[in-house]
Amino acid sequence: MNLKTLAENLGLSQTTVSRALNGYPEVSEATRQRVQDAAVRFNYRPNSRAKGLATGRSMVVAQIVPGSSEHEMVNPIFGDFVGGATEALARFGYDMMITRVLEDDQDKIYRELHARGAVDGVILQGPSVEDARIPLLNDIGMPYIVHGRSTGMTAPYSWVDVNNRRSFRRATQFLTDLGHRRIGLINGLEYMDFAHRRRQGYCEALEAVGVAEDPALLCSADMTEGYGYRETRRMLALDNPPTAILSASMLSAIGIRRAIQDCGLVMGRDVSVITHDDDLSYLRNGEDIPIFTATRSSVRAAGAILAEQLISLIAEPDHAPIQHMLEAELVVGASTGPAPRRT
Amino acid sequence: MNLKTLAENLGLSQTTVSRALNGYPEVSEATRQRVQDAAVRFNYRPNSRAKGLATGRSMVVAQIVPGSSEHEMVNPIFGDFVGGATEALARFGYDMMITRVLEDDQDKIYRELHARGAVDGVILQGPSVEDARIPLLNDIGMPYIVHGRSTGMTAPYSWVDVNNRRSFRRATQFLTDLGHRRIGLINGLEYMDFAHRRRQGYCEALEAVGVAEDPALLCSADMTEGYGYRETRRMLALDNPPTAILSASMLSAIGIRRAIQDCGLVMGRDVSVITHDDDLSYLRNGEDIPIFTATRSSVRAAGAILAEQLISLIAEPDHAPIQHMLEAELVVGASTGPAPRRT
DNA sequence: TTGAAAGCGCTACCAG
DNA sequence: CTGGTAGCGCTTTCAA
Repeated sequence: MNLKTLAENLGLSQTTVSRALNGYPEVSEATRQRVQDAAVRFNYRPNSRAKGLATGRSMVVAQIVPGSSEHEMVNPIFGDFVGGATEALARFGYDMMITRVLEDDQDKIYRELHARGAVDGVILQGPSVEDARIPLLNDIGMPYIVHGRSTGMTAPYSWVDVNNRRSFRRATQFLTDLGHRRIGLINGLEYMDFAHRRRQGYCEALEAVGVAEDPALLCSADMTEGYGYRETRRMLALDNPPTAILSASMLSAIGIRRAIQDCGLVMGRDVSVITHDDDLSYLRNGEDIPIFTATRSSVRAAGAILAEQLISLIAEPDHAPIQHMLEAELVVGASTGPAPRRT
Repeated sequence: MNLKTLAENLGLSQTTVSRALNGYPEVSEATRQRVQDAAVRFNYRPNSRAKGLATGRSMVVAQIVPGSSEHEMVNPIFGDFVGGATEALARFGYDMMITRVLEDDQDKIYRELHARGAVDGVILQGPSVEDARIPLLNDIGMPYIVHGRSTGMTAPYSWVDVNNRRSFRRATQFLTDLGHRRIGLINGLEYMDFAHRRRQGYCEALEAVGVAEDPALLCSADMTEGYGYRETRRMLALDNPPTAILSASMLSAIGIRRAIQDCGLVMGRDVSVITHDDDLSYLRNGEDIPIFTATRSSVRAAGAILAEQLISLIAEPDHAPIQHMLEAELVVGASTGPAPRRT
């Protein structure tokens, strides 16, 4: 069923039917009612492509996920983010498209996406420090919003980010307040902006108590379970091992927990661990480990916020750049946490 | 830059330019070369919507993710699956769209997706036992492929699935061979087909050694970390606790590990655990816990397989239903595993 | 308040 | 081998 046959069935012109369906005011209420009823009855849906061709808009937003041959990893919270964004977009009539772009042909793909008119705007994931995609998108002139920021970027750009630096400063400070001085940081890849900022926050907090950073307590890589495991074992085998560990992800935290256990130590007694975590409910009672809440629901919410901001950028082409900071929650268990066992 | 202006620039008709670009044989090589060069020079890309309108195909495949208000969870491997599918689709010129559909308005959304002509086919995620979406899609007549199967479905349908029943039968048998008789199953929601099949496999293996299933050792829910934790603690507090636990997910496995630790027990000595897991590299040496490999790379591969199968269904409308079974690997650590401590 | 008609950018049929 | 032209299904002037 298309507009034409619907109009014929109603004995009206395509114009009138189109207007009635799209809420134009110059249609009589009686006609509109009649048209809407018929549309429902015939299960009519306007063809997206035809509509897009006529209006010049695709009503599609792409989510661009960087990928390289070395770092195939997809963040496990990706699904939650997409879920939140998809729902928000759907409320405004937008569809969501996923594009995975390999590092080498970024330029090509972005320009193509725009030239093809396939999307009205994009969400940029996983920005690196001085991310080249930002000036590229500015150049192309396609609406976009960055999930995260890009240190060193001079050009203005729109972003929504979690305050990673502050989060890690607070988490580290939480540990130094308890007396910890040997604190390990199992960080993500530090060319990624979020990891870069986390490290900054960590270093600031150490500096505040006059502790110099120790390279042996720092590491940076793809945040896998095995990575968390290996680095934790390595650190715990040091002559002067850490009394606390800061983990950058849920996944590496699994490895950290196993490593601690395999060393015959008890987490929360021998080694404090602060990590991003999800389901807090079972940790609230008598648990002495503070956790960052990068919960599924907060990630979903972030997805929705980005989607909404992007839509406003699409609607108003010369909207001022959006800068939206989200604060992560630091949840601390009931007990105060352990004193460091070794100093 | 559109076809018209490109053609004008070349002093050719749109027809010829279109043919040259789309590889039609009736164009002279010289012309084709000239056209292709110009296309590159002007950075010309055909408009997706116009092309779609003209050809009647959208070159878009949707991935439909079920969601309900109760079960907001998105599987953490979702991102990997999407990554694999997206790349495979891109090789064939398809884009990937994500649609999250809430339970109540499934019918509406699927019909709309089809009527709008927004997509050429869909990938169905998370089928339940007797999933109503399958007959619906058959009825609508849209090409689709199910990731998983649907027990009780009489109508023929295309699917790609992991052999969950066999995997869990083998895993359980692995434990019974070691002498375990009290084996807990921390399962996903059993209206989901994969969880249903896993339970079947588990029960079959128990039956083979004459053990009746004990409701106290079975549970079924959304596979969160907290769920794994709570159920493990509950089971370990039984008068006759399990000596081994089978976990259905990476996430719940985290909770299981913590619970075992919190009970003052050692995993792999006091309690054996078999779980789906990701990064095996650090578990291979001296590890006494067998694991299923639902690795990131195998999930990516599955995504690619589904995408390719769907494309062949789209290309050949009356292709026979596809039935493609994937076997999960069972990796066993170097040591043979513990004997049960309590029987 | 309604309708006719001209596109949107492309493909594909039919002539030449 | 090349070109004219009629759509694909919709929106959007411009007239009535």
